[in-house]
Amino acid sequence: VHSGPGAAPLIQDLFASRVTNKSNIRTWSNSRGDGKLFSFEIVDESGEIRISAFNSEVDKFFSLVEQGKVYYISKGTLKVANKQYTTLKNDYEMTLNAHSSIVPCDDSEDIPAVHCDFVPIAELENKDNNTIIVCKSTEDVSRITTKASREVSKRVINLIDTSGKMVSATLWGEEAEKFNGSEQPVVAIKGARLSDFGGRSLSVLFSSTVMVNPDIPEAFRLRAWYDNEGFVTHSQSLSENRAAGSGFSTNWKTLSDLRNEELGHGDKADYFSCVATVVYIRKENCLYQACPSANCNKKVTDLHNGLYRCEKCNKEFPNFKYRFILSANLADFGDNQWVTCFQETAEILLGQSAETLGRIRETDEDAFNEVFHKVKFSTHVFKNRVKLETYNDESRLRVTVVEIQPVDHREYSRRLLRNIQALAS
DNA sequence: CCCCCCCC
Repeated sequence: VHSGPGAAPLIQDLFASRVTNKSNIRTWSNSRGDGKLFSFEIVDESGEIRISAFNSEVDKFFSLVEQGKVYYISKGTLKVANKQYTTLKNDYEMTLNAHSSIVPCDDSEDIPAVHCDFVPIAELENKDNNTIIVCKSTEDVSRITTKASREVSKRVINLIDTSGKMVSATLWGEEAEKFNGSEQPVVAIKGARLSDFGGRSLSVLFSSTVMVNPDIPEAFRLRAWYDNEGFVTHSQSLSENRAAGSGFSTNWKTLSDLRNEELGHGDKADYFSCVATVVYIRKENCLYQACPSANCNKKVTDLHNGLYRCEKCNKEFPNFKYRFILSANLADFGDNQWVTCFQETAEILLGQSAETLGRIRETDEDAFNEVFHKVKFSTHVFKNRVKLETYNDESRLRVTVVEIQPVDHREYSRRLLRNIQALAS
């Protein structure tokens, strides 16, 4: 490159470079006119650059330029690259003009196939954009309709590497239809877009390069790792798992949505998840004495003679077991709601087994109160079952907690930001 | 001079 970013600099030296990513011919029409173009990327030992050809240069060069082949390319016009539209490591882009020439070159092994800067999946969590190498399972192709009423094919592939993490990548269009993941190929993706959808996921762009079983050392190492041990490793996904059969996406609601959307008013119960804070727990009656038989949780009657009677089993026992039925009041920024936690969820919320807390209650009132004090104003993700129940013409919403999880603040913040964006658009 | 890259 002889001149800088000043007045229409030209590429004049003859260096051989390999074409790595060639687009189809596209047409455009806008207020500044219309036309057609195609673009491709080239690499040599020193780096990579994108080249665009318009109108007559499309006619001249489109069929000459082939993906993977090596050429001498000279006298293109340089302009500063708009980083918004490219992931290539180059501050400039080249446009072909009437004086440009492209001459095929006998393939030279010195010319690299592609420039890659592989990032372990585990590190995607904190990256803004990336290039990765990975492998694993695929979903079937499906057809979706875009907001602009355009129908397009998509296929999600799930990718793992030696970092122990998994990430989903979405392929589009023809690439989605043709992709064959049935034999767990090694896949290198250059220039995917890293999105924060469902945690973190990847979208493969037109400008991305997807290489299946590429002929590079990283791919051979990954193949060996997968065949020896990788195929049995459990990888934790950075992406929310939406694969068919493994459940559906989380039905996030706020507590005011619960009323506004009349959840639980249908024939079947509804399930929803919320981020909420415990504002009150009823300590009284949170534990009951239950039948000690393995599969019976029926409340027993204390006969006050050292024996406890279970009406269901029609038996008397010298002992009982403690079980939870815990009423808690949950609040978020918009509303609050009484919920019930049975044994498993109550034990998680209080951090104590029913048995232990029952014994504590018998022996140490302060320690018992402390257990509840600690939980007050703690915030969790609650997954709940909700159903409107009617007794004697009186309806009330019964909400049962079925799962309690810690708040993933990173994921929660991203969801809030997405919601704000959706409200703003 | 394009810059579309989608859907949940």
